[in-house]
Amino acid sequence: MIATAPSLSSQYNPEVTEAKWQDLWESKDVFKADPQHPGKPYCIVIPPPNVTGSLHMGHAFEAALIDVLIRYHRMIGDNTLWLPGTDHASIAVHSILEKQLQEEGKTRYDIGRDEFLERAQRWKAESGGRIVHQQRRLGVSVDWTRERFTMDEGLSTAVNKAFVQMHTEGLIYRGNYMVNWCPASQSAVSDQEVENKEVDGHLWHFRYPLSDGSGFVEVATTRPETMLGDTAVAVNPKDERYQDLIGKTIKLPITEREIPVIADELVDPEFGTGCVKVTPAHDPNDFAMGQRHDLPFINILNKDGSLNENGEIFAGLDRFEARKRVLQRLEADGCLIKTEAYRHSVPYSDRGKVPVEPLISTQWFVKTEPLAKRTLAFLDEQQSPDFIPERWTKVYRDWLVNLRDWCISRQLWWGHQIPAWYAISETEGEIREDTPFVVAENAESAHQQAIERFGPEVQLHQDPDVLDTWFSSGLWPFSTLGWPEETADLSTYYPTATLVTGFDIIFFWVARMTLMAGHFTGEMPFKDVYIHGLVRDENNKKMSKSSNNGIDPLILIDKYGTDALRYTLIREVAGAGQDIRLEYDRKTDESTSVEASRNFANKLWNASRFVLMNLNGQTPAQLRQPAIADLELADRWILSRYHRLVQQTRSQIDAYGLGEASKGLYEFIWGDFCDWYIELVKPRLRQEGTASQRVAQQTLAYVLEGTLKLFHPFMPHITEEIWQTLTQPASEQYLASQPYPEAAHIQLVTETVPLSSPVITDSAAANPEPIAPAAPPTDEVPNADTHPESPETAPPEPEIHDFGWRDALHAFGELPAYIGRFFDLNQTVLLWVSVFILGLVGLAATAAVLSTINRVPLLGSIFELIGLGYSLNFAYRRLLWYEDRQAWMESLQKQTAEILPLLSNANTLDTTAQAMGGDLAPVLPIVGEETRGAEDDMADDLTPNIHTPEIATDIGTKSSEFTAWVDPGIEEQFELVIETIRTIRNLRAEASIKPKQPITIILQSGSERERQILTAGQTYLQDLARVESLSITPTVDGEIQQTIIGVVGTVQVLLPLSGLDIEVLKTKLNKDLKKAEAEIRSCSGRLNNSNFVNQAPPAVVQGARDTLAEAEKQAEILRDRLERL
RNA sequence: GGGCGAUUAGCACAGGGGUAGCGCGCUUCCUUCACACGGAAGAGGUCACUGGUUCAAAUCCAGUAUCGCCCACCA
Repeated sequence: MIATAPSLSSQYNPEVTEAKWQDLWESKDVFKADPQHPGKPYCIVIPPPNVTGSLHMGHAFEAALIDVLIRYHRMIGDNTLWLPGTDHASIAVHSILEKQLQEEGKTRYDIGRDEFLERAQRWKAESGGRIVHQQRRLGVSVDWTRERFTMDEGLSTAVNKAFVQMHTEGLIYRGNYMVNWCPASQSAVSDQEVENKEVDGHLWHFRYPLSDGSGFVEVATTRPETMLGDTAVAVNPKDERYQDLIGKTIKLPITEREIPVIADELVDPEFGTGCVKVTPAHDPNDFAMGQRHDLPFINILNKDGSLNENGEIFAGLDRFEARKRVLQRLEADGCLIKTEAYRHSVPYSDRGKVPVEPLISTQWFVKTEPLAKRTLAFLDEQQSPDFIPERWTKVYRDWLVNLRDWCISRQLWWGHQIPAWYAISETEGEIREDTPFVVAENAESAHQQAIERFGPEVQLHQDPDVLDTWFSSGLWPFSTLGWPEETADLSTYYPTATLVTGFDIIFFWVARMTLMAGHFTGEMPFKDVYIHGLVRDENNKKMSKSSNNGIDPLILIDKYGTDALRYTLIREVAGAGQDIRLEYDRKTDESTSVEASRNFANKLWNASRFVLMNLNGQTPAQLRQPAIADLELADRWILSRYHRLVQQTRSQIDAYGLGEASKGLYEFIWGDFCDWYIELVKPRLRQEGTASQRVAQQTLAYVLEGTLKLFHPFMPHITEEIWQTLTQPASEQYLASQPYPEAAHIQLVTETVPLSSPVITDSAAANPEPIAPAAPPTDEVPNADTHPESPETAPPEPEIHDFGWRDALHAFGELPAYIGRFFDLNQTVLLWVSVFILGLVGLAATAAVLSTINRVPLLGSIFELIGLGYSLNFAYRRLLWYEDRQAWMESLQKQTAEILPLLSNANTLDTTAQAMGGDLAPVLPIVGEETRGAEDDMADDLTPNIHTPEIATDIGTKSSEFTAWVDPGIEEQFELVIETIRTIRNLRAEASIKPKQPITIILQSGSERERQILTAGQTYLQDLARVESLSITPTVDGEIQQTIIGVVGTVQVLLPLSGLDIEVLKTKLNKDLKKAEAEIRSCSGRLNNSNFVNQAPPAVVQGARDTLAEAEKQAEILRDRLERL
């Protein structure tokens, strides 16, 4: 029954562990989606990486973010799919291949289209393989069986289908317009592929002579070579200076061509001379003017950027060489007036890295306006998609509003060849602008159409150009799920849940998808768009291929492990999607921040090792959950912290606060669990066979298992490894598919309560007065292991307990303590009971009054009216609206929370100690089944109702169930214990007492409550601060000369010592005093301000009063001590 | 030209009305039976600046400065 003692090695080895689970998860289809799977569909399609080489840190970052979301949603029971894949990246891969060819001294035309595409396929296979390998090493929980590539058969079908449909609908057209021409790749590129760069250039001023010889006009330009294509000079029609020029002609230098002076609004009279040269074929503005004024369009450029025959004597020269020569010539001709230094922006091709040329050519375009209109309607009317952070909505919207038609044809070979076939037999065997064409989903269908239109002899030639990569990417969210077929995947997982991507491709990709999806599927392709920042390098530069500062994630994975790298990236992304910086030493390939995460992983590993070593080989299921009644103060504290963490983690992930969630887990695991709870239970774990040991084991196991689940999405491999070892699942089970801890399920089972399960520790037993000695250990171990089923799925029935006379006596003796604990634990219930009882009393009294009143004529009716009015008003103000109800309940709960712990504490420790003759253990037993036998009618009525859903419903929110376990009172009490331990340790350090040396401590507090808390936590103080002799006392009698003191709350911590240096003591006291006095100044300053007292919320004012009182008390203690020295 | 973000400890960053935090680094102590990839105790900040709102501002508002990023057809 008890599993063999599992063990873990003393240092976590990520390499072996990660590979093991990656293989198992995949081979066991843990991440394989099934449309039939129950649960809400939750699908993320991967932003497909380009097959341009390998993944960089930005991809790792994005993958980590998505994987957290996906794993979380899988664990909360959603029907989850993460669909992987890659993008063919038409122009990027094309450029790479051309570069390779260039190195071989060839061009693509030398090898031909087929061989070029073969090379491309080889490249894709290689790069795609590398990427998939990297993704596997990252441990992404994708469904590999659904992997897609933008050029695979299904997606190509989708592309053709989309193209044909849009063409039929008039949303795709072919035409001769000005496009951005990239001379490097010799292709058109879209507006998005153009990057404007500020460059230091020149502004050259020329004079153009008027044809009639009556003078000159002065024009200025940054691109003199374009003057060869000038077909007009323009002025503003309202410009007084040039009215007489309009309509005249000019003799263009060099070409001697006669061109008109035209008037156009576009000209800014303020800029330069107010005269502009117009080159309609090489400037977007001039193009517009050319159309308006019906000017000739003279193209002076070849596709490679050299000048064509229209460049006259400069024909054949490169555009930049031509610029120099034109300038020389103009200067020689006396036309150059001046040269100014001028900073201006020049459009560069994103891929080609050379200035683009505005050029007129025949291309395919998507008419964006109707698409954008529809998409905008989704945004404005349905707030869809929902951007996180919200500020990106505006960026996205503005772009949609100012959208221009999208040029989708590229003069490249790698990509989806445009499904248009030209009837070249109609135009002498060549493709011309006027060649008729058919658009079809495949060659066969094209041929049929063509025969119908042009007869059986028609000769067809498919458009050699390919489509913009983003055309196919725009279909990605639905084409990958099977569109245009109506597949089960499509109907289940579409629209997808969340798109996770960087802000840099909102225009490129996000908007294209919403445009396409709106049109083809009638809905937005994702509900949320989670925009993350970019990964920057150690010099705060964006990591990119071109800057050559990318870091291969595998280097850091090899060094620190995937979990560490992922965790580093995630925890950096707190808040609103800022860029993240990754510390990295390029010389040593080390990263201090990833190292910190590695250390954290190791910490979790070792904490788990510790827990495993102390469970006597039992699994959490075998141990079962601890019974409430058996919990000690530390157990209740960690359980409260844990349940708080559950709630917090879930709500943070739900709100995309992944960084916050990861930090919260870090603090809990390292701080609460390792630094405190484990240290606190160590002594108990050594008490073989005791109830206290068992409860510690149960709590450790319960909290560790829950924490592993909570943490799994962030560090999947290490948590899976530990979880498997911890739970020893018999059948094939994976943490990756376990249910995520839930606030609603976190009730502990109320079971039989053995009436005494006190703890004894060596130090406690050895304690001198005035500490109450611990009771002898119980001879009974509770919760015998009789329920093998998982407590989470099947809460065990309460055990039948043999209720003997000894128990009865004992129970009677402890009754006051039980009542106290009862109050403490059942605040909510109690509150309602109180309200109810008060209500009854009130009713009875009211009834009496009313019956009296009713005897007086009329008075009864008036009071009835008043009462009705007040009730209605109350109901309206407090109960009608959810928010109000919530607020009212919260305030009630808060007040109760403030009052009840005080009540309960007054009833627990000291009182009980008196009642029992000082025989009190630091255990906090609470009411259980047996209490009924102890003549407690109230408990009889109420115990079965503890934390039942009815009560939760009454309160109106699930969290009431949850708040029953998250116990602010316990946490606050424990805080005092922790602070006292810190203070004692601090005193040790101040006095240079060796850590091993036991000491005597006197804790003095005038507050009974503080003394109670400290008494309850006395063993903790002794264990964790190495206190051999501890006294807790209301007053310090007599004079203790040689004492070093500290203050926490209003507790005076005294450490008697001999041979102390008075000066050292004084320094310390003065330091503490200064702090206290500063606090006093701050608080009293505020409290003396009547505005503060009157206007600040009562809680804040009270807080200030409390702080002031505490600080004054501290100062008093400190001054007193100083005086005595 | 328009817009967005940032400015907090030596470094890198959280926090967003109630008097400031994590990590790395630093100082001192500790190899105690989970972990030295560790433990304990510390030091260190006029929250860029100037005004305003408020009982109260690192936090909200306005402006300034510096840095960064988008968008835009001014030759």
